[in-house]
Amino acid sequence: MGPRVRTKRDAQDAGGDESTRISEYTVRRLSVYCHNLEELEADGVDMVSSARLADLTGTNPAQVRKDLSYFGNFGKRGTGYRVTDLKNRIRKILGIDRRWKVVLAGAGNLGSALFSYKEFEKNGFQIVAILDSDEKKVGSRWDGVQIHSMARCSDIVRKSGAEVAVLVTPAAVAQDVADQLIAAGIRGVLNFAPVKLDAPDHVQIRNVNITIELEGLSFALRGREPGIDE
Amino acid sequence: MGPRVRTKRDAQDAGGDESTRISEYTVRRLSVYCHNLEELEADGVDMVSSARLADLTGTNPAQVRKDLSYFGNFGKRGTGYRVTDLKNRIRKILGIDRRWKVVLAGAGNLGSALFSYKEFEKNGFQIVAILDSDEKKVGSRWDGVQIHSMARCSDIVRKSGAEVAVLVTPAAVAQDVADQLIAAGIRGVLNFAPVKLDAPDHVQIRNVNITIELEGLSFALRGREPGIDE
DNA sequence: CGCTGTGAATGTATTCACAGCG
DNA sequence: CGCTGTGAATACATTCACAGCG
Repeated sequence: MGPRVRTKRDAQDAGGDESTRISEYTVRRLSVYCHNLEELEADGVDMVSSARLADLTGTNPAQVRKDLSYFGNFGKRGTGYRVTDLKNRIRKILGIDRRWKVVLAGAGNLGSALFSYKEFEKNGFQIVAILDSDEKKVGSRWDGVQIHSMARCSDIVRKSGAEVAVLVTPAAVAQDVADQLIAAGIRGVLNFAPVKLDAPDHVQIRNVNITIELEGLSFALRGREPGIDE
Repeated sequence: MGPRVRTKRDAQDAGGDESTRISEYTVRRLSVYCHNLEELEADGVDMVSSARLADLTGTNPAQVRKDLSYFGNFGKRGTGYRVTDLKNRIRKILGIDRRWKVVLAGAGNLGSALFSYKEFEKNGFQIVAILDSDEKKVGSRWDGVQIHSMARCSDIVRKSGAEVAVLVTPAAVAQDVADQLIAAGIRGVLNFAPVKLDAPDHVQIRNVNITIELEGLSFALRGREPGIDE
């Protein structure tokens, strides 16, 4: 029903099924607009122009207007956008006007940190189950949420009703775990393991690769001398 | 000396100073090629074609060749690329043929998880100091690395020789901490706080925003019904 | 031959610039 | 007037297609 994300893969797809395809860049920016609108709302601001929003989010006014125009005419000419209204509309567009149940696959350091990361809960992503293949961890609870054996993956995913997984296993087992999650009905995976996951078309994969980001910094910095202000 | 990353901001810059500008997309892919070359090397493979590398990394052969061609002619026609040689050249291009010293700003859950994240060390990014403004944490050590007061930021950064910071503070203080790090001479920041950081042009900022990634999944999934295989 | 390296062609994202409404 | 919404123009990234070397 809603528009689909356009990915590289879509270009090769045979059947176009949805109306307008929305680029991943637009979707990312919508998240950013939304976050800033929440801040404006908290500050009691009730109207905002594309210029102001662009300024806050680090883009330009035409970009803001174009991004929004894919989904409807939300603004008033001469005045701008109503903050609360726009925020709510974007939340609906992004599908975050409801709660998402999330299963955390991997109860290591990073898993633990993400479990207690407040932003998840705050944005409606609720971790309802934890999986780990280390039997020594199985049975303990984090803040009331039990750690289950990876062997029970299918069971746990179905019973919990989770549709999204956060994958924080070692790289070596990431594909295997992803396969199990997908077989259990998971439709979206946020992957922190530094490997490319293969998945069927109906499953969405997002990667967060910290090493790649650091190497990007390294590239940008390399060859430049450290500051001369010493 | 090395090529620079092209960013949106560069488009507005007055002075073009470097030869060819390399897109951020290319740099990201170089990281991925490099990682896969390391695996091929470990498997004892010594030649690889652009087609094979494309297949492994999820891109296409022309893209691989074009990415590499920005930096020189590394391949042999009719044969492909020598794995070890290409890996070393990419490492040099990315500036990861040496160690980078990193300061970790923020000793909370996420900071702790990143501190013990093996991939950092494995890729030559060494955390040499930890900063936190919570005086209760100051003085303790993680695996031999001491946690210092944020108040001593400038001192610690200079003495440690770190050029890169990983910022994992609460959003509310992120800009303030970034300003201090930059004033202390940090030239690259990997920012995990969900705020847009303002920084001078000579400082590189990379953002990792977990919420944005989850919202991207939400958007892609929203409106589709859960699998009909129940 | 087989594969690289690369201009030219295509596809996509961003920005411009202005008509049109409140 | 001021600002939105948007077609047209531009900038950029990817892919094609082939000349040319080992």
